[in-house]
Amino acid sequence: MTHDAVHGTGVAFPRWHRRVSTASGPRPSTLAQRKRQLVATELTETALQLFAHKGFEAVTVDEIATAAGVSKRTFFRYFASKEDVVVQFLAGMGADTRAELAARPAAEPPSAALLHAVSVPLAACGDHAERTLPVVRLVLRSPALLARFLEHQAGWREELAGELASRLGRDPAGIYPPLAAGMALAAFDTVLHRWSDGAGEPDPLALVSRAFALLAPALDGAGEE
Amino acid sequence: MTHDAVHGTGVAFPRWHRRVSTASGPRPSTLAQRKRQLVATELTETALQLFAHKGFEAVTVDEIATAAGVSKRTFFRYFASKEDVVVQFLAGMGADTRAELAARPAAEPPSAALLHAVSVPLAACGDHAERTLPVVRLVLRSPALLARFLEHQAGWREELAGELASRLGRDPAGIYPPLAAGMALAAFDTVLHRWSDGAGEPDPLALVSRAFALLAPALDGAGEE
DNA sequence: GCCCCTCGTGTCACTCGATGCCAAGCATGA
DNA sequence: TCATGCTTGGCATCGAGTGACACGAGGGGC
Repeated sequence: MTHDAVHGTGVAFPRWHRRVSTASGPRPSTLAQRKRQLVATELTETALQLFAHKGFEAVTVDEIATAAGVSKRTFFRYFASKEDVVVQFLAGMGADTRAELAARPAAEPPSAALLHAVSVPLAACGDHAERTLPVVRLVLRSPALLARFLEHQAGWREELAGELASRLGRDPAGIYPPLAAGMALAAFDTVLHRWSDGAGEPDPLALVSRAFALLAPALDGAGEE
Repeated sequence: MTHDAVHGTGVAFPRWHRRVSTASGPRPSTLAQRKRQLVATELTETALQLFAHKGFEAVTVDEIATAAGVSKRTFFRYFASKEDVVVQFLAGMGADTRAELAARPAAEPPSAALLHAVSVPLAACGDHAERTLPVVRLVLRSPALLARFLEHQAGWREELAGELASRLGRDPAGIYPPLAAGMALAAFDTVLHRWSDGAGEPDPLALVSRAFALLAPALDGAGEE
């Protein structure tokens, strides 16, 4: 090990990236780690600024690295790909959603639990709209970024499905868990789109609440399969 | 005027915007187009064979092109990217789904219409499992292919949402259309996963039917927003 | 104080996906 | 036969991503 790319350094956007702290324990915050974090945030800031200014495709990795004061090779020691600079920004949303779902009371019906779970990252978006909105717009518009983002989401769906299955004592290989997770993520996506496109609707929480009002009968109504 | 501009100039968008639907009989148009089709299928066959044998990442475009008897440059005249060789294989599914949705009787409730729409590509998968199953497995396992596939699906969702909106006379900017489309695609994805993973379940139609039984109350129950 | 070991970084070189440009081949139509 | 248009191949180039290696700084042990 001790190889490249353990891109675990939560790159500090909003606070929403909370380490679950189950396995790795407390963060020692070594000097080396702090330096690492510094470079990572510098790279991220620089990249986002350039992307916002020139578009994602038009910016080269060399450009980002040079502007941030490091070499291209070093860039790839922090991020697995050019897309990762942006997508890692949103990467915490999946973990947060799953953690929140795990934290919801077991008696809660799936629709309510999933609504609360999905609301966590959306609330963060709404609260830090100045910073998140440009990033979300960037991701949803650039094909390459969208592809990577959706790929991440596929992982979230599996995690949410597993969490749901264990929550409800259902067969993880059944249809309901991944389907319910997919519905929740569909709502998430829809809200994200409307929020990013929308000039009018400022509150993603209200949107997602309406979305789950539609989904609820399907999420809660299913007895067995 | 009326020189032989018969038809050839009409198309001419990106060259690779062409249906490769294997289901219906090959509709020959021009000799040139037929030759094109020949090269395209040759490239696709070769690529799929190599991918199945060595994995997607391990095969280079040069390899595919050489094995198919053309140059690398020509490969990119037929496919926009390496992923496209595989994804175009499945590209027709989105169009078929949307077409079927448009063809369903207007009086049909959304759940039934969407079920039938989504069943079209799934039935094709089930019928030609020998050919489609390896491709589907390849796509769902290779990260790069999955990302592209999901990107395509995002486009399908928009189309389905538009179709739904006009079907039901709803506001296309509302929440219901994209959400319903997302639910249908979630069912589609879930079924595709189960079908590709499954050693036991041979019938995707039965699976998707069960999935829509779960979704129906949400798809049909919503009165207004 | 010095040595050594580790780690992060920069440089170089390379693979591979993807694109632009230009010349050659081959068809069709006048 | 010549001109036109389309397809192709070869070449050059860019950019993403990776491996190998050497350099320098910091830390620990003597």
